[in-house]
Parts: sequence; structure tokens; C-alpha cells
Amino acid sequence: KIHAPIGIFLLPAGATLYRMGDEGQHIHTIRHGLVKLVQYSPEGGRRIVRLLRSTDVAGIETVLGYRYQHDAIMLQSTEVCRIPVELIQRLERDNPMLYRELLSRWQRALTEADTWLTELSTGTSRQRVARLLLKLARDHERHECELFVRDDIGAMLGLTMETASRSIAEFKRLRLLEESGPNRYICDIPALEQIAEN
Amino acid sequence: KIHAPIGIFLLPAGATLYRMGDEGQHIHTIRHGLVKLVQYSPEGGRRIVRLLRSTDVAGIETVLGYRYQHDAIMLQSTEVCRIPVELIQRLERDNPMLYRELLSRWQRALTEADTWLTELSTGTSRQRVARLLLKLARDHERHECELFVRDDIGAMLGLTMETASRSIAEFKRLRLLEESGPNRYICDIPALEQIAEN
DNA sequence: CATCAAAATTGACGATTTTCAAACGGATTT
DNA sequence: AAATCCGTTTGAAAATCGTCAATTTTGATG
Repeated sequence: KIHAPIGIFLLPAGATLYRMGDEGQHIHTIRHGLVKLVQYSPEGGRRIVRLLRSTDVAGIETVLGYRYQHDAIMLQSTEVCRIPVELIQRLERDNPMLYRELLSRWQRALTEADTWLTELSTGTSRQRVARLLLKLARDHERHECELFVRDDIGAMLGLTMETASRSIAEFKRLRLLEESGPNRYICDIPALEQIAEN
Repeated sequence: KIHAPIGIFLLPAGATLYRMGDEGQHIHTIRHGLVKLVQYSPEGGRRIVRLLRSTDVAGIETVLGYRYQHDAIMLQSTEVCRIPVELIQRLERDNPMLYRELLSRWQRALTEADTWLTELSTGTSRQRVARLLLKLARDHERHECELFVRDDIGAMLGLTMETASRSIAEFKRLRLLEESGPNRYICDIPALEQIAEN
């Protein structure tokens, strides 16, 4: 029925979907892959505030006419669906059910943001890294997770790259992480949970 | 037209509006005052993830049928307006404009959450405290702000009470904060900005 | 396979923060 | 006035983290 202006794109790791401050005319749903939302503080700090995965939405703020509030950058090869804002606004009239679904994505983003604060921005570096690993590996079958460059891990947890690296290296030595590919690890969930709460 | 089930309440500092995990049937708009949203991590951590002020909304998650995701506790004597969820859902049909306004509050909460991450959860303790003070005092005429118990300041910034206290005490000694009442201070904005970015 | 560049790790040191304890101050109660 | 309570401030030692530099590892490429 409405197929005209929607586009589906496959973006490689490292590609930029949009930049903070851009005026956007599209929202994007993630079909598969992984996207980071990066925000910069006026003082020049850089922080990754969220990760987006399958069914998450990037750039909803444009529906209300705001500029994009983050850089959206692919962490993995990612397929995104681009939807014009006008379409969403028509949706509000024509398909309340689907619109409501959109709202729930909004709330999901908010929940994620809060979790990020309570779980990934408090505690020692070891605890934060453990919680991030759990977050990434828990639902994944085989408890496998693909890690990012240490720099990004630092930006997610409010730590320096070196501190993040030390924790990860320590986990590897303790055999809580078993390498299963390039930057892929199988996690010892119970042991990491132990560290996360202790 | 629809005056029946809406209520306006004046709650004293320390009062609880709702608790994390409660099934709510109401959203609340803040008319004046100050509310903290507190979230607890499974590991037992406690973090204040947002402050709500005039025109902010508390508990929108109930519109989607979710349980409250935070404790909502008054930091000052606060007047709130309680609106039943069904009313909101009727609003979706009957008054799209007002409904759209609600969405924008949703987005505002999300923006706040992200700011909290990038500005109040990174940097040294001194920087974080300075940024919090700026946040509280900037728009306020006379650059006055009312502080909270140190414990709460710690929970907002991801620091211990003692560290927060040390920064504040230091600012007082440097005369960047001049006491103007019980727990009220007039802030030296430029000096705090200097500290915030340095 | 050799080479190169980028990323990860490690070490050493200094700065910051936490921890635990004690002292302090103001307000209220006895 | 003394005692008590509650929150703040301060002190000192220990733990943690950041910084800077050097080294190793990894992955890509010729």
C-alpha cells in the first residue's frame, strides 16, 4: 500500500547513518546488526548512550521535528529500514495500532537509557565490564558475544580504553571469556554475574 | 469537559508518588516542585536517573501497560496532577494535538536521560558536581539553587556521598557557592563552567 | 611469508576516589 | 542546659583509575 518512499539499506561496520545536529526527515528501524548512538557533551566528552539492535528505532526525535541527537554509527554490518517522517505522521491517523507500536519503541529507548545509567555507569570498572558482557551475551545462545574496539567499550562504560582493556584481559586470564573468533568470546555467565554484583 | 477523575495533589518533600514495580493506572504531570526518579539495579545499586520539574511527566510507561520503572519521590514540596491512563487513551482519539504534546514529553525524558549520561556520569567528581550545579542554577534567576542531601547528590552523579560533599565543600571555600538559605546557594556560573569543562 | 598499521595489552606512576572512622553543627527532645 | 539525632564535613589509608609510554598482538595487504 505504501511502498514508495521506504528504503532498505545494508550498511557496513563503521558507516554513519546520521550525525548529531543533522535535520532529519527519516526514522530508521534496525532489521539486523548493531548500531551505536554516540553523544558529545559541550565540554568535548564522548559517550555511547545506547546500542540499537533488531526492531529498535533510530532517530524518532525527527517525528517531533527535532534534529538528530546522536551520531548513529554501525558497529556491525547492519540492515536498516528508512521511513520518511511524513509517513509516520500519516500512520498516526491511519494505523493507530502500528503507531502505538512505535510509542512502545520510544519507551523501550527510555528504559534502555535508564538501565545504562544504573547498570553500566556505576560500580567498579570490573563490574561495569562484566555487566556489559552479560548484557551482550545473556540472551545470545551459546553465550557468545562479539566485542567492539576497546575505545568504544570505554565510551559505553565511562572508563578509559586502558581500564576497559585491563578488565577484559583479566577475564580472559581467568577463563571467563573464551575466544571463539575474531573479537568473539564465549562468556561464563554465572562467574560474570558473580563479579557484577560483588 | 473531562474533569471527573483528574486530581491535583500537593505532596511534601520526602513523599512517595509511586514505587518501582507498582502497577499504575495514572500518569502525573508536575505543576511545580521537584521529583527524583530512583532506580535500583538487580545487584542492589541505587541511582537517581532523572529529576522532574514543572511540565515534566512521571510514569508515562503506564500508558503502554508497563509497571512503574522507578520510585518517584518528592525532593521539594511538589504539586502534581494525576491523570488516569484511560483518559490518555481517549486523548489519542479526541485530541491529537494534546496527545502529540505528550509524545514530546516522552522525547524530553529521553533527552534528559542521555544528557544525564554524557554530562553527569563522566569526568572527575569535581566536574560532575559543577555540571549538576549548573544544571540546577543556570536558568534560575539570581543563579540560586536548592541542594539535596549529599546522599542524593552522590546517587545522581555515581559518586559516594563523601566525594560529593568534598567537592561542594571545596566550592564553598572557593566562594563559588554562597549560602543564601538552608541548603540554598548562589552559584558563580562562569567559574563553575570553567571547572565543568576543564 | 614479510611488512605495516591499527588495536590491544601491559607497566609504572600519579591522581582520584572509596572506605571507614571520627568530629562537627544545627535542630529537636528530654 | 544537656542529650540526642541527623546530616555534613574532614582525615588517613587503601583501592581504584587515569595517564603516558612502551610493547605485543592482530589483521590486512603486498
